[in-house]
Amino acid sequence: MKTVTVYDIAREANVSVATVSRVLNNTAPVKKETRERISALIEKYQFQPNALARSLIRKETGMIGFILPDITNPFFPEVLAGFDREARKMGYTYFLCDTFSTNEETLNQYERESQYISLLMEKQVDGIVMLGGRIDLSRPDPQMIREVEEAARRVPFLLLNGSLPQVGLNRVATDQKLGAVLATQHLLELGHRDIAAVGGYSAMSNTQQRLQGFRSAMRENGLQPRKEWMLQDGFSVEAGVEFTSRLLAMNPRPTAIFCLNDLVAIGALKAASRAGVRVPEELSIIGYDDIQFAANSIPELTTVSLKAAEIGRLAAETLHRMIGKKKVPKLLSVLPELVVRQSTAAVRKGG
Amino acid sequence: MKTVTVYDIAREANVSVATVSRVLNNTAPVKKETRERISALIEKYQFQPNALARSLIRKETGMIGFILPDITNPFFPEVLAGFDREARKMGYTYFLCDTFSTNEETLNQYERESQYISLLMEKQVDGIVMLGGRIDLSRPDPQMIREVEEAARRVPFLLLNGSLPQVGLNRVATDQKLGAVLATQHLLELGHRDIAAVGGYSAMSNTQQRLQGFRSAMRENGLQPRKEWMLQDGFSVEAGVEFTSRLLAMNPRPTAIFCLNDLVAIGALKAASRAGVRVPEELSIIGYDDIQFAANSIPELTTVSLKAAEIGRLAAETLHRMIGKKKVPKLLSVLPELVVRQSTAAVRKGG
DNA sequence: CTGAAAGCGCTAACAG
DNA sequence: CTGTTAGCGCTTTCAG
Repeated sequence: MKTVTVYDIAREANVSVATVSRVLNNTAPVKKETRERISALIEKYQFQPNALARSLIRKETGMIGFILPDITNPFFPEVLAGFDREARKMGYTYFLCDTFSTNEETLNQYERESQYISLLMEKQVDGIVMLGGRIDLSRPDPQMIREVEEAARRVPFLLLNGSLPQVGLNRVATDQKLGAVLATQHLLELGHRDIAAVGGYSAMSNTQQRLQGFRSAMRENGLQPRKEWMLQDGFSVEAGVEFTSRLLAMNPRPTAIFCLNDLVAIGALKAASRAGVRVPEELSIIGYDDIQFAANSIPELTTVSLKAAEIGRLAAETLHRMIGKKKVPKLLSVLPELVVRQSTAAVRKGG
Repeated sequence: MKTVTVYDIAREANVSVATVSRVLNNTAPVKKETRERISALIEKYQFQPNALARSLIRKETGMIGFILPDITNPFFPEVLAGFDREARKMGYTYFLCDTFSTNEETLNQYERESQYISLLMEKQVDGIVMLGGRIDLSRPDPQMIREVEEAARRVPFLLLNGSLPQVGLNRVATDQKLGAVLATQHLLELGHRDIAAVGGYSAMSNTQQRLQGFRSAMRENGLQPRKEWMLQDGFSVEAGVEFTSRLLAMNPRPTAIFCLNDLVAIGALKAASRAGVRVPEELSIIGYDDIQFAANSIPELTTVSLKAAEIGRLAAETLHRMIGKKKVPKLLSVLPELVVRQSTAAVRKGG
């Protein structure tokens, strides 16, 4: 199956390749008759111009790299979808680069990020957006920073919900601290005083920011968070189960739990159910992220929406502007939003 | 920022571009000293060969197109992850092509599929894997079939959990009918006789196959499915809520519900909870797919695993073989598996 | 309105 | 072990 090229079309149409190129790209006027002859041949052979050759000369590929930590974590498909809907409108196609790493693999997550950044540049993507991994670390390795800096010098590079210290990279992000304040205030308004905060990783900046928000909201209400109710280092359902089980075994125990993400909150729901503790009657649980499933648990999860889809959409829009060398703000901030559902309720008197 | 090329390296190293290419690709022996000189320059300039140029001549890009219907549907990230882990091992990068379409968009899902297929071929992908959309239709438009046939003639093309009538395309798929048989038998073994089957779309072949499995398992036990308990045309949580609410209002009502996917089952759980019907004591619910969340609902969902990740993994493996022009079976069949958790129980006597 | 010709950046014979 | 030389398939001046 010989692949047909502009030359084949040109020859059969008795024109030069330049003319074929012109009708292909509508880049210069072509006599109607000639144009139709060429179009007919294109149709006849189902001719599709080779995008590689085209990109090689045009120096733009219409391809973007999207780096994220784990597509099976329900938060990420949501931002990806937001990004997708917007990016495709503008004619971009994107490489999905999942940096998830199992223990059996030779490369860890950060090494894979490095690998992908480099790979994407070789593929000549028009831009890169990155999410998670090293940009969530509060103190990433200098080498990790340098790599991204380097890359950003060569190609538009956008960080989503994360940042790299000391580096003025473009980013779009939700205000993580504010989200935590919202969650905590909600609990406070329901009369809770004994509030635990579980989940997250102490080495991650998102966790630190959320915890900051929690503490500051507590303090503003004259409350001092209890150390033994602050259980960190886990973002999974299993971790949520574990943290909550521990909490429920304590004396005194909290009347409300602020979970640093929805997965942990789902684990909390599970642990409460196992322990025979009713939610929200005996225990209020609030999550963070507002993943799709938060609306489907029983009871439905009260949570803070990080506006995942909006972050994604903005990312596509912003990256597009960067690619077009238009001016964009260094930081585009998105406001989180409290979503009240069923897992929180007023504290019981004399509980 | 002038981009550095093999020529720049060659000039500064006092060698020809061919030699640079040789050390780049390790494609022929190069004197140690020369090699080191070149490597040093590559390092110095952070030189990265342009993959477009390379692919243009090599006629292979290491790029794959992955077409799926909706990344926010939790089933798909799971097959994608399986695919991802395997594909990256083999050095592939892939374009994610989500064909989800809102009503506001000009193109519908099938048109978007067409667009992507064409786009991917222009980008010169080494292969395409497709999931959902037209290949799930029991009677797709002839034009839709022809397009895929055409594409498959030009590039390795693999269908996942679906097929196109009258066309011998390569596929890897789970046995959908068997999965339904497994689910139904499980319910039957628990003593259920009054079983409803809800969810799915009657125009989709996966639905037809699942329903076939259900009916055949029922009939083998001398049972006749009740028409009024077969509620179709919906694969969402909301649909599950709706179907189940209707079922619970009937008299007589079923003692068990076979949900054609987990999302519908989650809706069923919700509807039961709202109606004050306890699961599994008063009502058994079984799902289908085994998405991640099935293990996290309360009660945890009994379901049939479609082996999503395994499908994805096999897809990568198979497509790779096809790209390498190795022999592959037309159909690679994966066996579904019953996953018993908490949402099913023996039928109550005299219920 | 159209053609000739010069590349884009790289690889791959083919010589040496 | 290394250099020369054609291209890969397309776009884009520059003439006409």
